[in-house]
Amino acid sequence: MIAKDFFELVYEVARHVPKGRVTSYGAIGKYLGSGRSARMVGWAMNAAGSQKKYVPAHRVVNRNGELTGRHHFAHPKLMQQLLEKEGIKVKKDRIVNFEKVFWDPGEELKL
DNA sequence: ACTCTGACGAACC
DNA sequence: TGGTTCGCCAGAG
Repeated sequence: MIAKDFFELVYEVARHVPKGRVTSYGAIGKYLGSGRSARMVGWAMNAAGSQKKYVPAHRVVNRNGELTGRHHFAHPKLMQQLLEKEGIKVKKDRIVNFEKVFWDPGEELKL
């Protein structure tokens, strides 16, 4: 994993989330080794738009599978639309079958 | 240099 | 059961 800043590290993980899958801020934070630094992950996502490369922030939700950060997208509905477009069903700002579409960075990237 | 604030999460009360 | 507090730590004012 090549990363200079904590933010890049977060973006890197976010980009590795497979299509049709999602992960949580906490999972990423844990993967990064901080464990409880989920807030930093969310904070990093806030700056995701400033990145050169596109960051699928819509694939990152909180541990309840709720689209808490949708308000930070260009349009609040965008996040849900992108997820549904990938085959993820969203109901009331929450991901359906969250446990099944959940993607743990530690499992795929082999911590 | 200090304080406040988070797209979170878990512990507490 | 649900609201509040604390921990995490970096960025902005």
